[in-house]
Amino acid sequence: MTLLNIPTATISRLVTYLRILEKLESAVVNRTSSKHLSDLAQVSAFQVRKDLAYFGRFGTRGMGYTVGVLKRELRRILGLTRPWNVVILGMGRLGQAIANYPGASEYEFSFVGLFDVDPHKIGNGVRHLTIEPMDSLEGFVKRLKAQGEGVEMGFLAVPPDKAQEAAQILVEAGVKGVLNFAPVVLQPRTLEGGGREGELAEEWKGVVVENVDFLAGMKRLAFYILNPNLKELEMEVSV
Amino acid sequence: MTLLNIPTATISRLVTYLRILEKLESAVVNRTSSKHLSDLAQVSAFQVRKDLAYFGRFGTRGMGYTVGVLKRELRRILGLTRPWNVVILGMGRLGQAIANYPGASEYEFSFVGLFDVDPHKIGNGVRHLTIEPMDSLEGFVKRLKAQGEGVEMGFLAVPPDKAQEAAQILVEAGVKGVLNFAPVVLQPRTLEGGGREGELAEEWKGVVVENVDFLAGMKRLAFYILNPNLKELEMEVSV
DNA sequence: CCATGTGAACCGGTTCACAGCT
DNA sequence: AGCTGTGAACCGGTTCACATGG
Repeated sequence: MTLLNIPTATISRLVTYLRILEKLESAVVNRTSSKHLSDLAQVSAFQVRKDLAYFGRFGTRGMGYTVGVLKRELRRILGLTRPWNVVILGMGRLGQAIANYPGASEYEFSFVGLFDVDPHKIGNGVRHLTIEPMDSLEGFVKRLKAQGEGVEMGFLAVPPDKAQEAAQILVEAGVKGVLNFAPVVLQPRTLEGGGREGELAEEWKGVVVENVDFLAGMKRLAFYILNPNLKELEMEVSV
Repeated sequence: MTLLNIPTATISRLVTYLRILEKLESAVVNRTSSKHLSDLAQVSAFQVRKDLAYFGRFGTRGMGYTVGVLKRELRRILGLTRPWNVVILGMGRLGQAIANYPGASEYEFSFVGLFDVDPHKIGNGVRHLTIEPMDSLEGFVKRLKAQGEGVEMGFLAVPPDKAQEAAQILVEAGVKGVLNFAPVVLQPRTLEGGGREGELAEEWKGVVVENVDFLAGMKRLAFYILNPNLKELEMEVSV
């Protein structure tokens, strides 16, 4: 089990299974099965078992799964047991909604810094934090690092035409995970000239990006309303 | 060209290509190529050509594509030339952010109704609209229909535990497209008992659902930060 | 007998090589 | 010569059938 070649769709589904298990647990259901989970996740039971098999054996043959055990395992696999410090770039309506969304501070996720360029927003309080100027981000990350902490994730909630620039600031500050809400394909910086033309710039090495784009979702939806035969009801997280 | 068997990933990419073409057009670039587009979309040039080939021939061999022509074709393919009336269910911070997001009213998308159950929100004005009680949704849709209009899309921005119920209200009002922002897998109603046990309920026939789930994106990101080898930088719209 | 776990088959999407047009 | 359009090869993810263990 070298943890290689795992479909990205599998990771999306694991997140869904975990959410379902948490709901079951809070409803005091403590046993489940691949069939049961698959109904709730709108996928096939084969798929559930195959997805889990990438990571180990969590059930009992003939019996199914224990909700608590499987939940714990999925949290461990997904990395939701360790702390994650998150900064948000862009504190317009969207950034505010994210910062305040119930569940965003679940697990060990915590928002540790909020940044914007708008002087009218800087200094305003949001939850327990104060909005800071964008150009203080690098120093902010450094300061946390000096305290033995880090900033693992940055959420980009800036306007589309500022997203690329903000992403660059974020990765230059050393943040390795980017959740991009802007309707833009982020371009990792590549080297120009020199013997290593086109090579990925140092600050982008190991950076991972996830996109959350509701405008794109809205447009896909338009297409599928016009062509409903092309899409059977499914779970699939688009974004 | 029967428009069958088109990968859902292709539709996501078409949306991206369209966005890129619009940006090129506003930068007064009027010629492009599969290579050019593929760089901007972070996919292969093969992929661009194959995606377009599902729908026709839009380029000139040896020359590439005309930005304006390809843009127009993609808009037509995706259904972004006809009007789309949209209602939003749930006018908390997220619903408000969506209603006000720049670009959400582009094309022919227009928000025609905003609904909530909270008496404190009902009656409040948001942009040119007034928030209405959720139980007036069905009458609202009927009234529009009587005027020869329709409501083609509903955005679910309600709390997770209300999402299933709100979805049911939406589809019972006859709305066929659902953009679900709640971290929940919507369950289409199926018939119980009778000879057609398990069959899809009438109101869910032809309904298409797209999910936009940033909490899921955040959790996937956690996994990929811990396992960066499993993900090379890519465009892919997660949600 | 039941439900998991898994090697193999299948299928669909991506990649490729090249034919075709400008 | 250059870049599109496309049939075929390839690869990876999903589906399947069944062996395994409770």
